[in-house]
Amino acid sequence: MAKRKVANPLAFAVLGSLGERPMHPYEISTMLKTRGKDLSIKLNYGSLYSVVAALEKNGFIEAVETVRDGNRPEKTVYAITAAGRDEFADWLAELLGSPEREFSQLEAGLAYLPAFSPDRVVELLDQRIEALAAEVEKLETTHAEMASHKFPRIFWVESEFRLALVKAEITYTRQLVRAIRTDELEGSAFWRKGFEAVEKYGIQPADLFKDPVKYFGEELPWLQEIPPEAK
Amino acid sequence: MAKRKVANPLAFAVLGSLGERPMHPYEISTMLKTRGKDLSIKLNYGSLYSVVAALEKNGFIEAVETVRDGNRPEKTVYAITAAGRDEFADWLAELLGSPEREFSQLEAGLAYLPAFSPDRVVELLDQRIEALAAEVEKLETTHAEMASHKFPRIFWVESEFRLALVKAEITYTRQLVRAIRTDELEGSAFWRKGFEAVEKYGIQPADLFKDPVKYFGEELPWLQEIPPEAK
DNA sequence: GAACTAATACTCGATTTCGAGTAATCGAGA
DNA sequence: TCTCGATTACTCGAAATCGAGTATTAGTTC
Repeated sequence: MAKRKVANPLAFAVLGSLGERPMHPYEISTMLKTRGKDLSIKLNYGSLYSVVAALEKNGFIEAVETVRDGNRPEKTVYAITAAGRDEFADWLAELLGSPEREFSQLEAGLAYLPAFSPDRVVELLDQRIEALAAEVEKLETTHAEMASHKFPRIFWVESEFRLALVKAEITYTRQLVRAIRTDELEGSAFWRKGFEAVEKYGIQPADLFKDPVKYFGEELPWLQEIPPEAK
Repeated sequence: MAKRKVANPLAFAVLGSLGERPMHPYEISTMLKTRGKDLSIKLNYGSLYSVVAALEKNGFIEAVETVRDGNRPEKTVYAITAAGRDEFADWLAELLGSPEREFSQLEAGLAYLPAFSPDRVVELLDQRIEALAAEVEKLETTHAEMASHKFPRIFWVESEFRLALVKAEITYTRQLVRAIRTDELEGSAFWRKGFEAVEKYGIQPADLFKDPVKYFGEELPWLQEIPPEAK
């Protein structure tokens, strides 16, 4: 899968929109908003115009007319080309068929959990759960509304998917909080002790492992087993 | 939450790494790799060096020495500053406590489902499910391995979380495929008809709604109810 | 009809991001 | 001891990203 010439997902939305009819960039942006697509695809004006320029440069779209309305800036209306339709189809197939590794911010945070005390982590994760729950509620309200208007699900599957992901995040986070609270998370006893040593007695994190028994006691046998830079 | 002066998650990892001990950039990169943090935080050499420079410019880290090994390029060793520790703590709190809206590529794809035929979509989603299942298996193997080495969960929660997300994606996608296959997804009958009209008879998508009864028949009452640019 | 607010329609350039490329050295095998 | 691939350690510039700012007009309210 050679790298896409214009890779911003907004470009994909532009191609999708122009697939319906020719439009000028700002019109595309309002259309995406009225259809709520801006909730699934990040819309930014700066990107919109540069992406349109890049699409034109690569022959995926072409200017079909420029209209001027009084003293307003002149609007360039673009249409999709045959190459553009191919690119869109290829792109959509890739988006649907080939998952691409994406990094969520929470993963980055979880990777550094031991930098905070277990109690602080629990506090923060609880806060996150609350915020996520609020989002779930908002999504569910919207969905109920659309369903009651008989607006077909096919037009909002992306929002359903989003809801599924947020719910999964809540479920995982709840479970993690519980595991930390009850100390059933393997390593959390160690975590508490190590954190205290660093925080209260000013030991450098890197020195903790030089004399594990001193800082952690002997109840943590795996500490002696694992190599310092274990997988 | 004012915008972060250096926003790349890699910068967060750099601060986290230098929190343990002073290092030079390449050393940070290998450490992230041996610990598997590069699986949760995107590591790219170009970004690494520019991010280190930006962190230094903003006083979050400082060069403590430069060593030269024979004819090799000279290595600059950096240490975290007090301001850097604050920034790291603040950042971690934000990552854990305040979910930020992230856009997954699949959402973009789902937003344009009707551009393909239902059959093609099912085919592609099945392909995606297979790829995701392979990832689940890999993750579970790794987890079993780490568990058998008694490597504490606290050091790989981020991978657990990743696994939870992938599983949720599979579950949702499976359900969606089923709904499309059985035509129980509201709108999918409409979808089939609209797609045929566009594909087989060359009607412009934008014209479909001008005479809905003609293209869709009368069994789809909601088509007459909803405004053309419905929410 | 004056004064605002909202909507329209972009522009700009400073920063970020990226990944391919480079160049030296190390180590293992033939 | 020679070779060759892996590892170390970065550099560079093209391209993308962003969001605040600008200028005009339409609509609304008093």
